[in-house]
Parts: sequence; C-alpha cells; structure tokens
Amino acid sequence: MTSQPSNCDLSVRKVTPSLAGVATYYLTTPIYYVNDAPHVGHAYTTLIGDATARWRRLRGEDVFFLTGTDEHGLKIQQAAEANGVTPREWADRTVERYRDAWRLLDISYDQFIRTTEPGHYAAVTKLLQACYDAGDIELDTYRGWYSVSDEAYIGADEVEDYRSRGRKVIELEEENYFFRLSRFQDRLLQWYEDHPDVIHPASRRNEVIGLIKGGLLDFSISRTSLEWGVPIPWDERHVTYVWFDALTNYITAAGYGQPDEAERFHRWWPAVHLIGKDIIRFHCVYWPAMLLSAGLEPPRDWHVHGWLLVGGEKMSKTALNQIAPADLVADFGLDAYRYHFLADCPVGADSDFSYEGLVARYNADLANNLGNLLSRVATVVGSKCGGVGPAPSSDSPLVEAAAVAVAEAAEGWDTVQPSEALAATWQLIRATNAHLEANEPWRAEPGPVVDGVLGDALEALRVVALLASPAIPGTAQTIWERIGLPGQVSAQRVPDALAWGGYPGGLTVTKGAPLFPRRQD
RNA sequence: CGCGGGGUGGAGCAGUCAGGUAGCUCGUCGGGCUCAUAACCCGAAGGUCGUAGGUUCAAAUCCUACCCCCGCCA
Repeated sequence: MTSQPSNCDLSVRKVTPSLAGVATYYLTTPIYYVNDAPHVGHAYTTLIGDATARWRRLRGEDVFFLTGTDEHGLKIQQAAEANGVTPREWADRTVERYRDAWRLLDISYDQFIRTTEPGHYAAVTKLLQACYDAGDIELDTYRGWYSVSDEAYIGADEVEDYRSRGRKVIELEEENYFFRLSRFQDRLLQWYEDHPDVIHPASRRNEVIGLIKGGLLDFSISRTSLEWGVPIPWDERHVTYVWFDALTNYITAAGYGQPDEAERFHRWWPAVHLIGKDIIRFHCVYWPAMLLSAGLEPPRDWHVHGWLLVGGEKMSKTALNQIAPADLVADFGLDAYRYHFLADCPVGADSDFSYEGLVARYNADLANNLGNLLSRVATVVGSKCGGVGPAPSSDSPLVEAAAVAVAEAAEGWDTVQPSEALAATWQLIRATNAHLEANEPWRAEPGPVVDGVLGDALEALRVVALLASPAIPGTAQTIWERIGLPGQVSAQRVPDALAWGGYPGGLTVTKGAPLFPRRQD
C-alpha cells in the first residue's frame, strides 16, 4: 500500500464485481445462541445489518444479508433433556423466537441459517478436514479446570473467582483436538499489515494487533463429553464445538461445502462481518487463522459495535434491566424503535439506553421535525395549491443543503455509520423547516413563488424519504405516497434518484394522520 | 502490573491523525410566527477542552509526567 484511501473511497474500493458486473455485498450478523431470548442487544446488531443491507440494495448492489442461530452445545442438550424433547426439537421450538423477533422488526435478511442444517454439517466437516490436512489440527490432552456452566476451560487462578460467583468448576483431564493458533502469529500480523483498514473503528484494529502480538495459544476444538454437535470427520468419538461450528456458518451460507459451491462461493465470499466488541477475539483472530489454514480468504471487513448499556451496565439476560424489543415496538411503533437505536447508538461506541432518551428522541426528531414538516407542507399545499404538489425550483436555496445531506448521508451509510447518515438527513429536514419559515408560503397569494417554495419542500421530503428509508422503511414509503409519488421507495436507485429535481409536480398530496403523534410522557 | 479506549458548556457527542477565533443535538432563557403534531424559525447565556509542565508567534490538537473512568487477558 503506497497511499491511504480516503473515507469516501472506502465503500467502493473493496467492492467485488460479480459475474454480471454488479457489485456484491455479503453482510452477516453473528448467529445468536438459540437458548437465549432475543433482546435489544441482538436486535441492535441485526438492525444495523438490516439498514446497511437496505442501503446497499438501494445502491443497486447485489446484497446477501445473513443472520441465524447457533444451535449446538451442552446447554441446549441439557435444556432439551429438562423439557423431555430431543435437542433438535428444542432448537426447532426456540428458533421461532428469533424468527418472530426479526419479523416484528422487519429485518430483510436473505437467509436465516441454523447450525443444525445438514448443509452446515457439510461445511464444518469440509473446513475441519482442510485444517486437519494442513496439519493445523492435532490431538492433545487438556489437564486443568473447567467451568461447567460456562462450558469453558479456565485457568487455575480463576477457579476461586468462578466458584465465588456460584459457577460449578471441576478439574478434568480430557483428550481434545486443538487448533494450532500459535503457528499463525506471523501470518496474521502480515495479513493485517497488508490489509490495514479492514477493522472498523480503527481503534479496534489496534486491539486486535495487540492481542496477536501478545501471543496466541492453541485452542481446543473438540469434546468427547458432548453429543450435540458436528462429529470430527476423522474421529467420531469427538464432536466439535463453538468455534469450528459457529464461525463456519458464514461460509456455509456463502456456499462452502455445498453442491453449488463452485458457482456461489467465490461470488459472495469474503463477507462483511457485523460483530459486538465482546467477540472481537474470535472473529478477528481465530476466524481469519482458521480460514488461512484452510486456504480461504479472510473476511473483507469487520464493523465492531459497542454495547447497549442500561444505567451504565451491560445488558444482561439475568438482570432486571432486560428490555423486550416487542414491548418497545408496541409502545412506540416499529420505525420509532428502529430510528432510536440507529440514530442514537453510534456503531463503535457503547450507548446508554433509557426510556427518557427514547421519548426525547422520538419527540424531537420524529414528531417535531419530520412528522410536523410533512403535516405543515401537506396543509399548505392543500390551501394554496388545491392539494396538487408543485415542482421544485432549480435554483432553490435548498439545493445546497440537499447536496450536503446526500453526500454525508451516503458516506454514513456506506461506512456502516447509521447515526451519521441520519444526522445528515435531519439537517436537511431542519433546513427545509427554516426555508418555509423564511418564505411563509401560508401568508402569500397563490402563484409561482408559493409553488416554488412548496415544491422545494416536497422535493426535500422526497430526498429525505430516500435517505432515511434504510432506517425507517415503512415511514419512508408513507411519505412517498403522501406526496403523491408512485411505486416503492425501495425500488429507487441511488445516487441517481437523489439528484435534486426528482419531484415532478402535479401530484396529489394527502395530509393524512400524523406520522408520529407527539408523546406527552 | 501489561495492553486498549475514554476524560470538551447542564446532558449526550464532534473536533485531536495533517496546531491557527471551540462546533452539533437536547435542555435553559428571550424574541418571532401561528401553515403545522403548543410543532417551527431567529437570537442569547453557559466551556481556563482531566491536572501540571514543555515545544511554538500560536496547543483541545504536538511532547513529558501524573490523576480518574471503562474494557481486555483466551
């Protein structure tokens, strides 16, 4: 690398041309442990993915957005036994909670993968065999402490700490297959040196480099004590768990180890991974090492987001601070929910969630600014233009504001920064309110001047609907229809559709009910 | 101990890489408007940019030391 690309180039730079010459974009969320109930943390990650996928589709890219569930492991085996069903039946039952949650949040995934699918077994088997053939998986004996509740080996110095927290800890000696991660230090450092900007935000890259330089230990990839999982292909006494099972889902869905691998895998892989900061080690150290071992390309990008905090503490499934997405959606509406988490929780940083914050954001941005703008414009178009929306003027003072909003919002969406994209979009809404204020079309006599001002406002609303649609697709479509535009917002193609002047005029504008009724709480 | 992140008006943040009058959203106060969901617009107050030194004509920004908060350690 001789020069650093600017931020603006970031999105375009690594786009992989598909066979048809259209850019492809393969985006993943982590797969969620099916035993856990979906909470706002899961929803946050998935929402970022959904909005990003919607934006990429709007750009005309060939998008493959993947989410799913992790369905193996001891906890599920035990939960199934406790409920008198097979692990598979238990997974079939609990996976519905995720499907329901994503339906509720209007998540536009292209595939929902389950690690219990036969195709996934095929991919895991193939990946294990490839790493084994490369000499990077070897049999060894683990002697030491094991936390039963965490399903993890722990150091001798951690035993007391675990016990004090009520965890069951046992000493054991077990034969395991190990992945020789220790051999990958130099290869990983070299790869990251050759690919300096694949981890976002950049500060996380430093963390990963630090982890690698700090020394890598081999990690165990199999258990003999476990039944519910993918068998090690060359030694059926062992079942693989966690890493070679869960991480592999990303290549399974892309076609690896599948009958149509030849035509699909090179088209989609490598992926853009969306992850939380708690799993950065596994995704940015283990995973690329596993792929390199198997002769596969490491991921294209990682976008690492922070945690949602409630009262400054991490969201936990045991604590009382658990907040169900369904409750918030019922209370505020889907798009208000989506908008709040995307606009108010910048990807990369931790965010503190509060009901008060949600109400404040709802009123300020959705009710007062966006909703009210549509209302006042529709009303004045009704009284001054007979309800027919006029065309915008080409020399409107809003042209500049719109150009800035479009440029900044596009960059925000391109770089997986929804909060930036939405902040830029809302600047255009403010500018439009100010433009109306400066010209007071409600006072003037009907005529070309009034038509121009209202046409400008309608055009601004059209642009806003497009820019905000990845976050609030339902509302964007409603605005689109209220100002008389035909078809679907999602069928538009940017950047062309974002050029000023797209509102043709002569369309029927309907007032309708407030988009976001102001809240009094 | 080590590594990483952070400390900017009442709140939440940007700005720090490439030094040059401290910016945004919310809140507060004053004014305007009354088309609109008592919404909107304009203006104002409010910050010694964690502390102490240093470099420089000039430092939130660079250097040194220290304090505090958070995370990571398989």
